[in-house]
Amino acid sequence: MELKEAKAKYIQAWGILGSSWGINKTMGQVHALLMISPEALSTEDIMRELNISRGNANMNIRALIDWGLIFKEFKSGERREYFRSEKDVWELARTVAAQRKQRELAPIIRMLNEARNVKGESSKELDEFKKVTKDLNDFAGKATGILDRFIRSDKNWFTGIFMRLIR
Amino acid sequence: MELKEAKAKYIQAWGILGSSWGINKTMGQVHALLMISPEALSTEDIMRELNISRGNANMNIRALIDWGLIFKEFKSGERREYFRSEKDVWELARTVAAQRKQRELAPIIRMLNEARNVKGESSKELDEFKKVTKDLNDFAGKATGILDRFIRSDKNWFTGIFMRLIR
DNA sequence: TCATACTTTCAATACTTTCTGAAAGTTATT
DNA sequence: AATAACTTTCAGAAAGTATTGAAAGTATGA
Repeated sequence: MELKEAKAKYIQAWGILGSSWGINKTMGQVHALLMISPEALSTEDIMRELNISRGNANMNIRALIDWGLIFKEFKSGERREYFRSEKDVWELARTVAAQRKQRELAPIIRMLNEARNVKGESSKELDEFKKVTKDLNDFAGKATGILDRFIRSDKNWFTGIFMRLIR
Repeated sequence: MELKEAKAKYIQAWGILGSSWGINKTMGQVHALLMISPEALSTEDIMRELNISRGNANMNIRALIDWGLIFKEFKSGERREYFRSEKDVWELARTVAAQRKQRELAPIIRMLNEARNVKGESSKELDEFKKVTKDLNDFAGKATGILDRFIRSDKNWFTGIFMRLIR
């Protein structure tokens, strides 16, 4: 396979992966493009490579910066802005986990917790509700605990403890 | 809070959570409804409780069965089909993990692996590409390893090893 | 201050997904 | 075989999301 072909494949795959996980296709593609590029790229470069409009490119670049996945870079003597991505996959995973936790998981878990605060005399329905929601909360508590630890951790924790897990 | 209100809140939260993770809102809501119901429910029941059309109810019930998250149940003397959900959160998480791995992760990882099979003489671009895709694959390998272990595991593994992780 | 080189915004449009309701299909019962 | 009780399908409506391209905005420097 040629580099050009391989790149295209990689960018496409990243786009699909993104769209099935709530990040949109273009955003995934822009990110992939920057991941595999040794140089920082400008908006123009991105537009050209991915065949997308200026508005679209701009929007998704902003969003990626917002997520903390890519960074602006200035080249001296140049007016144009360039963008570069974080290349450490470990760092990337931590950033995404932290963001999603903040944006999506936390508010929902709060909501589920509130729902548990239900009053009334015991009945089959109430008991079932309490049981299910309690289980769910315990689980969510454990899961977010792991997630937190993951977010705060360093590379070593992963390769250390997790490697033991998968052996 | 009253049970009715708490239920509504719970169902809504599950719907939102679903829609931000690639499962649609109604599907999440149907699932939530069945989770907290002590009795199996019929299509009619679900339509009424969630205010959705017959077609929509049917579609999402099928999809949930397909995912292995809910089951048909027959009541003797009744013609109508009833549905019940898996209530063990642990089991639920494992089922979802297994499904998503099969449906989404596996094909993409295959695709990314293929992209790594690139030929050509060494250049800055090629080197960068190889480096990034290698890192990514290592990471994906570890992650799917953990996922596999999780899918195959029993409750004990989680409460045992994972509890140690979060302490 | 003006021209230039860019970046950002936004209304219109295209595209995708979800939902509805009616019609068609299926199975059990008389 | 006819009816009744239910389930499934499907075409079109509605809702939601992404994309474009042009216009507006901003900074640079002659």
